[in-house]
Amino acid sequence: MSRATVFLVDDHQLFLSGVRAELGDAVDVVGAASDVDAAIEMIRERVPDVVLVDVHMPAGGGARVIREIGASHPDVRFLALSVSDAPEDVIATIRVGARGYVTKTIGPADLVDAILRVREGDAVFSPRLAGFVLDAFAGAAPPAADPELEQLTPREREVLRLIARGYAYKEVARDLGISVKTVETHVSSVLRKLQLSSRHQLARWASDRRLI
Amino acid sequence: MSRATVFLVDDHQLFLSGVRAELGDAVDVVGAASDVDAAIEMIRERVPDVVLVDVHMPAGGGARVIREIGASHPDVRFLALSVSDAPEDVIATIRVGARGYVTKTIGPADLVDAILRVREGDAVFSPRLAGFVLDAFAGAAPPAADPELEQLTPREREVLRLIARGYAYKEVARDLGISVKTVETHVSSVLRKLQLSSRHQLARWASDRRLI
DNA sequence: CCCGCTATCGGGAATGTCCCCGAGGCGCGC
DNA sequence: GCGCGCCTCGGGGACATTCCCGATAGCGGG
Repeated sequence: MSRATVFLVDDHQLFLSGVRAELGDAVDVVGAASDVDAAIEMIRERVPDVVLVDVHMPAGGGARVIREIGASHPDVRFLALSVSDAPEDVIATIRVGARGYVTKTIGPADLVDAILRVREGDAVFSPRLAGFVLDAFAGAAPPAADPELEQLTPREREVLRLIARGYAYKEVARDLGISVKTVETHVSSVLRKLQLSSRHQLARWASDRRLI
Repeated sequence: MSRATVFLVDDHQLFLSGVRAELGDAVDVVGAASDVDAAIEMIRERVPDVVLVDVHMPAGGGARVIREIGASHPDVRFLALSVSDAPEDVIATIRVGARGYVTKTIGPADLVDAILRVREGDAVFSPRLAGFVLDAFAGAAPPAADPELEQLTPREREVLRLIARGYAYKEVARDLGISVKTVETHVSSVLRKLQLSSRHQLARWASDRRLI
């Protein structure tokens, strides 16, 4: 197989040339850009195997590059390279379609290895980061005790769950073995506590928090 | 740090003793079980660092072990060990809470390494399998043009989107610059075409398909 | 030209939802 | 014991949703 073609996107010029120098021999750097719009245009033109992209950039960040190119060029793989190891950043980046996420503390040899593995379709993460994605995927709510949810009583949470799933009051009442009136009471409490004004918004609230 | 304590779950006795023999020195095998119920009971008792679990077993499979133990013992990590490398199996297993998934073709040294990495909180996958999880996580929906959605007119889809976001008819009407009555008509059509019976189920339908 | 599809509205009625008022029982801590 | 929060219910009213019935208008194909 020929050498991997790689495109670099980073708004820090110095880092860009550093990476380019380190990668020089091992892969074929076909281009680089330091802003989002230029990156999108050049990537469309050169169609590299792998795009090494910084997550934090002006004008939409690396996420916009991944989203736009991913939609039109599904064969291009993305490896995110970031200073941040925050779960939100990792998850958000994977969600838009990156196949890997490594921090900038990575060494040159490991970076080359990561690029090659991403090209082969593998997923590559700095050691601790993979767990974030799996936690998000599996639900992993236990450590994320929502303070909004905390103030609801157990019964209210039960009712909320069913309402959010699209059940009518009558069905909730039958499922829980209580009267429709009691369901109304619980829903009213939930709406008041969550500062909402209708069961429709309630369904959306729950869906946003993946409680269903 | 002391040696990792590991519990084995597999319905094939021969494989079980094989794994036990191979792991013998490197980790501390604190027990093994060849059916789901026995496994759950013994794991609750011995609380190992890592549970090495076969995915395909009678009485619920490894998934049930992971789900039940995971709910009561969040510190216990699971490494799935399976003959299958099918995306459905991998995704389903990760979804219930496993932190890694390797196929039974793995060698002893790599298996030990995988167990230790899982204990540290890393996620471990056989090379090609990680991509499955990321694909599922990123949505990977674009090629899946929903036939149910296909039969809706553009205007109906527009109304559906807003309804699913928790808007009241009145708000939808204002947003689209039409009367509430027209919104009603569209909603009626959508409900009929999708075989649903209320706007609440509609919200759930849309949320299931990530249209919001 | 007419037919079908789509989008736009209306009246009216049944039902569901939301909120206001009130009430009693139960458990828990001070 | 007494208060307080939780869960349970009811009446009644305002409003929203759903489904009937009907109508008009544009637009494209046979």
